[in-house]
Amino acid sequence: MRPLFHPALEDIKPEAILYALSDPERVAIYAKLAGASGGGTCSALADLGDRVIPKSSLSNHFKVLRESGLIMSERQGVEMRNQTRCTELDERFPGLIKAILTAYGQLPGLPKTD
Amino acid sequence: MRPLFHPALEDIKPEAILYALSDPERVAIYAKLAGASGGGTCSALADLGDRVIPKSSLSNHFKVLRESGLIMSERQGVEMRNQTRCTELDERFPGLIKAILTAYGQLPGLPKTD
DNA sequence: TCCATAGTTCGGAAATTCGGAACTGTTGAT
DNA sequence: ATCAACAGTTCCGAATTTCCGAACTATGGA
Repeated sequence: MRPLFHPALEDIKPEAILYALSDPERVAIYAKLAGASGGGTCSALADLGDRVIPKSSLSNHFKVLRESGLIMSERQGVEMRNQTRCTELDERFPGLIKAILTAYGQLPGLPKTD
Repeated sequence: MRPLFHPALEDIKPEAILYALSDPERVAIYAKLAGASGGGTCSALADLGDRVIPKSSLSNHFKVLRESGLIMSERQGVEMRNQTRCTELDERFPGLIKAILTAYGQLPGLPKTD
């Protein structure tokens, strides 16, 4: 398994963030992760209620989130701990993540985030 | 030519907005439009400085922006007047557009927007 | 009517996405 | 040490999407 890539804060691109969060499934995953206390594992986040995301798709979603700079993933034993980089990110792009999650939160079917 | 589709305010989806603005070319177009006083025409916005967007690609960019709810297009004689729907949009998704344009604006090479 | 201009639509090559199946790496049991 | 179970990744082919040149459409002016 290749080492996981995480962009440095200054290398994070807005287009990558927006692209990553233009998929409601990824937003749902990210929002759950933002709400979770410990680091969320992949499989714990696979169940969207109306649909269970296939493993390979999930893995890809996490990759997109990770490489865009939205999350930090770290192997811990057999599972993967994921956490948001929202504090850092808010420093780089003030208000961006909050505005996006709020926008999605106004729609039914997604966890409220405000 | 088919009539142009514009979503009603309440039908505008955050994923469509994010997707539309996850392309730096579209952001550049949108930002110029937001800065323009009158309605900007397509061809007036094709020149990105380092690259001129082909007509068909431009047309498609405008379609994406329009159908996501970001802009309003209206035929006026031979040309097309485009204007942002940012006031409306800010009502629906408070702070979203501003945060996005600000995020892009912090990078070199794109017009500052704040 | 005929031409020029602004933009749209068509079509096909290239790139991207999706997800099942196979694989890798880690832990715990025998 | 070997094996099995499990979490997640990688591979790869099918389906979808993107990109853009060429052809087309709509409008206005000569």
